[in-house]
Amino acid sequence: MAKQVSYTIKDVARLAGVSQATVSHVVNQTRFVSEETRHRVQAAVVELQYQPSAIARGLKTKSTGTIAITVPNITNLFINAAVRCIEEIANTHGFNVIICNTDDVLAKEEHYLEVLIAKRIDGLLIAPIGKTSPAFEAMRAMGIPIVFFDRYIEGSDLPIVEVDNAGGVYQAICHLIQDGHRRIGFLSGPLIVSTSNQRTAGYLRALHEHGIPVDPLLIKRVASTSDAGCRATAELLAMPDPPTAIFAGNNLFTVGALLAIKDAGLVCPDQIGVFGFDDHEWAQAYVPPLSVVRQPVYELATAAAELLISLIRGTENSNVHRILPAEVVIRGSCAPHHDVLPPLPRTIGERETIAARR
Amino acid sequence: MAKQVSYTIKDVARLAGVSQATVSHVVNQTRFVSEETRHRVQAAVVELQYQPSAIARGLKTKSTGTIAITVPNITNLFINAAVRCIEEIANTHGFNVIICNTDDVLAKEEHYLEVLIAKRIDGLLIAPIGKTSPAFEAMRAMGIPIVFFDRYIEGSDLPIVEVDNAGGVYQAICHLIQDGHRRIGFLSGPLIVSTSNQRTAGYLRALHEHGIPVDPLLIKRVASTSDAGCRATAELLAMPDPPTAIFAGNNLFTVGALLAIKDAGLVCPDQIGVFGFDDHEWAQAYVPPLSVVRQPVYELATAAAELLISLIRGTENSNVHRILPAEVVIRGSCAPHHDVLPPLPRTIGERETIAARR
DNA sequence: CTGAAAGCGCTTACAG
DNA sequence: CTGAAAGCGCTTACAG
Repeated sequence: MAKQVSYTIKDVARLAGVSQATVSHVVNQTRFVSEETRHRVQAAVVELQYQPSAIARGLKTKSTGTIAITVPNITNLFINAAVRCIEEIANTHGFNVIICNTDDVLAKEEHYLEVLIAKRIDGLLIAPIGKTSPAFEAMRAMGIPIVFFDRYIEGSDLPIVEVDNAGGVYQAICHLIQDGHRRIGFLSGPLIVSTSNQRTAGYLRALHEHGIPVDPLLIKRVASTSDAGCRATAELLAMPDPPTAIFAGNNLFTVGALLAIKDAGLVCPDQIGVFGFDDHEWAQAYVPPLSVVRQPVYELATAAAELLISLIRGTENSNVHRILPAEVVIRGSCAPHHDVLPPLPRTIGERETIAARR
Repeated sequence: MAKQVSYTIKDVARLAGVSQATVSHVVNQTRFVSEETRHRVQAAVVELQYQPSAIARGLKTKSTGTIAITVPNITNLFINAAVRCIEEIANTHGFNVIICNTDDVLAKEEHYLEVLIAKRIDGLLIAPIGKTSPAFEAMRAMGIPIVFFDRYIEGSDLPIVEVDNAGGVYQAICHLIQDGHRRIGFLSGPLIVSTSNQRTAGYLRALHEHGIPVDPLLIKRVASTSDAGCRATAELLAMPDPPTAIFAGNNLFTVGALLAIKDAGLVCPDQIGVFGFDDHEWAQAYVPPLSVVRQPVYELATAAAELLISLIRGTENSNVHRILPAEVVIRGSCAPHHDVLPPLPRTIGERETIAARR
């Protein structure tokens, strides 16, 4: 099967007996063409099954109609919901999206960035690992619009659309503390990732405000995969003085934790509380239904995609830093701990803080 | 911030005092260049931060280094696991992947195909809805390599990599029947989709072979979303003579069914059995762990991606039709029905059939 | 109302 | 060992 190329604008022009310019203009509806010649051109187009080349067009116009998004892993439920939404928005604005899974490894991220530069994408949505790189700086220098999605690189002066991670986790941990938990395991991703950093900060702040000493052994800092979350949870459960509840820093950790708990023969919430990060249908359908801090995925994705597109269109300037609120959803997976301590009376400072976040 | 273009090969050539051809050859390592001029060129490249344009290159070489995959919805756990795998393989072979969510609507699929033709992708992986279209035929006519992934279009003579859907469902339904279930609800996607068709066939065959009359009211044919699966399950549960078990035809239906069961205040498996399609960690972590027919996602994705790439490279011919086996995984969500009928003795015909599938 | 022609940024025979 | 030049398939001032 020989690679059968399609006809070009020149072929259409010849068949219709007009110039290439005229063909271009009828195809793109970019200047008036008399009805008669227009019809001739259209006939030639269908006869030859003319398929205009976006790549030739792109070389001339310097735009490719494609954007890219780099994400840690499309298998993450939060990420794929977001990508789904971004793809839809991009599509309605005439953009395709190239998807790049970095697995949170810097070399992969940089390699993708190089390729994307060569491909001359119109814009980039990036959930970065957290460090800049020559390719990243090159992209900036070329003036390709970039927006940080969900995560950001410290010190890069670029638009950001993110979530109040610290606030969300803070509220969740406060809830667990109110329920009598004192030893709370915390599953976190690498600190180089801004979200992991922020979530950890929320955890620490809640503990400090309640005067609960932090036990470093309760904080597991591992790669953001369910396997790692499972192993880390197993280690927590095997401690001589194990936690009575576990906060899982993302949905991958949450399944991992649940798996480890099942392996250990424990039942949630009677023997161990679980609080997840990220809401989704499996969390709701779980038995018991999972308490969770919910990110506004669609708002986040929509805001980021629309911002990028308006940047590409030159419609908006780039001094945007949006922080969307996270919401705590209390369900059945984190009932009060058995040997329940008397609930701490809320301090005045804490009450104010919580009120301020609403 | 003015759109600051990058330098071109011409600039580099001038700075290095050589021809464009030489620059091209050192950048691409495509012919010998003396050490001295090579160094001069390399110095010019870094000084100007030269970023070769893949789109100009593509215009000349007629290849873009990008493939596309159209899928119903990247939010589906089976799909995103597959896409993840495909993206990884494509990447190691130097291809980027454009992702297209069709939502199983023909107009979206066709629109994407048109755009992808214009973009001159090097190849297409398609999980088609099930009908051909002018754009699809145009793509074929242009000789762009296409492979059907997971689903196919009836009558299109193109390579296919799919799963033995009918066989998998058949085994699952047989298992439920052995466990005493006689009224088995079946959640299916639209019949235009080849996999829905095959899975329904497996269900029907199992019933027929056991002499169980099929009640059409037990078969729900709805869009492949968790919402639709939830509603359909609610309807099944509200029947005067409701099913004692439900087979969910994909992972979206499975969560949907679980949600409806929870809404109805029923507990699985004591009051209703659930058998899912697609295996994943949430199915394993669920309480009870879900019985499921497992698709070999990675094998499927790998086979499809590698086939497409070898087609692009002209390495392989296109008469491939691979059918990978599906596997039944029995866990806790489909215990024997309460008012248990005596297990049917297996018929000889059935024994043979099952043996033949191994 | 339409056309001739330059040019986008590369690659690649062809030539020496 | 390297260069001059054509050409990939479009768009778009410029001109009439």
